Amino acid sequence: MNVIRQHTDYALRLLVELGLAGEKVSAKRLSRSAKVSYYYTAKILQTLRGAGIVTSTMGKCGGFSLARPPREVSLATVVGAVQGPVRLNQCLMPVRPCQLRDRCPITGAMARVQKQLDDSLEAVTLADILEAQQAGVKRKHQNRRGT
Amino acid sequence: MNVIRQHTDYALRLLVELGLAGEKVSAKRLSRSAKVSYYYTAKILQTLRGAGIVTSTMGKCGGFSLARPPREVSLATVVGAVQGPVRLNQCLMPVRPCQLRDRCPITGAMARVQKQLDDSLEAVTLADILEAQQAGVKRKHQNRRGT
DNA sequence: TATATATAAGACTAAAATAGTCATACTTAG
DNA sequence: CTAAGTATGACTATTTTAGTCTTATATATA
Repeated sequence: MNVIRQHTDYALRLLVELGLAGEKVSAKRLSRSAKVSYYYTAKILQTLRGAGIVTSTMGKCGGFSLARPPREVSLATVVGAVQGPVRLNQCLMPVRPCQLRDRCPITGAMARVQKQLDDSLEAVTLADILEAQQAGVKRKHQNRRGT
Repeated sequence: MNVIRQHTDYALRLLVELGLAGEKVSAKRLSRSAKVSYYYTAKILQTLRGAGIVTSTMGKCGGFSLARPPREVSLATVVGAVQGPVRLNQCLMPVRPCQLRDRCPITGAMARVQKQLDDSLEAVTLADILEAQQAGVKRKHQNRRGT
């Protein structure tokens, strides 16, 4: 089983493309460059807009762009927005916490792992991914020149 | 969505009960003390046995017990045995890794988070949970004496 | 040996989550 | 006014999850 769902993965791809473009891009163009179906792209972009991660302009020549600098968009933000917060187990869900929580010896250990996971997801930002992308492209070019 | 599924949570409860008992216990008794349906308990115990986490003896007076000391049973072990390894996203699945992996800028970040999650799950053992349980019981008794 | 009490193995079902499509309405540049 | 875009939500198929139940096998003991 995957912690990160398919559409969250798509969301990340779309955000990477948006970040690389650095300007307003239409859903259609995004769907092509990110290799995600147009309809699904449109849907995911709506979610991202609702979460304030991207902004949109309607009408002809409309499109989407990043609402904030890539450094301020963490993995935790995107995952939380698209598929909801990742909880280790039911007891740690904000709503309806386990009744036995106080007496349960497992909760403590879980909460610690949860904290570490949260921190890990918070630590990675879209900027990191974009930098990795650019480094990758650069390396590729160097390799080309090398051969 | 929860990373840890219901039956994995049950498995942990069952293992805690087994650890507390410190001796062979029947599935029926375990199902009662862990508050898990008998049938489901039996099924989960089979999985745990298959993974070598518990041992069983058949027939009348049969039952289950821990196959190893609690210190050697990590959260990662239990989770992996019951619900399969936790992967952050599809690309990181051992089988059928993403075709674009080499060129994908997201994979690197994911792999790092995955590593941290693995480490977190590996770090917690059944012994930790049992100790927490005993500490909890002790504190409760102290409170009782206090009042 | 008969029987009661266990585990072993897997078929089966219902409900929920996931992934994705599509139809329709609204907005705006030209 | 129309072409090119976003906005919204209904709808469906598939997969996963959770859980039950049936049947078979093993063994202690009366």
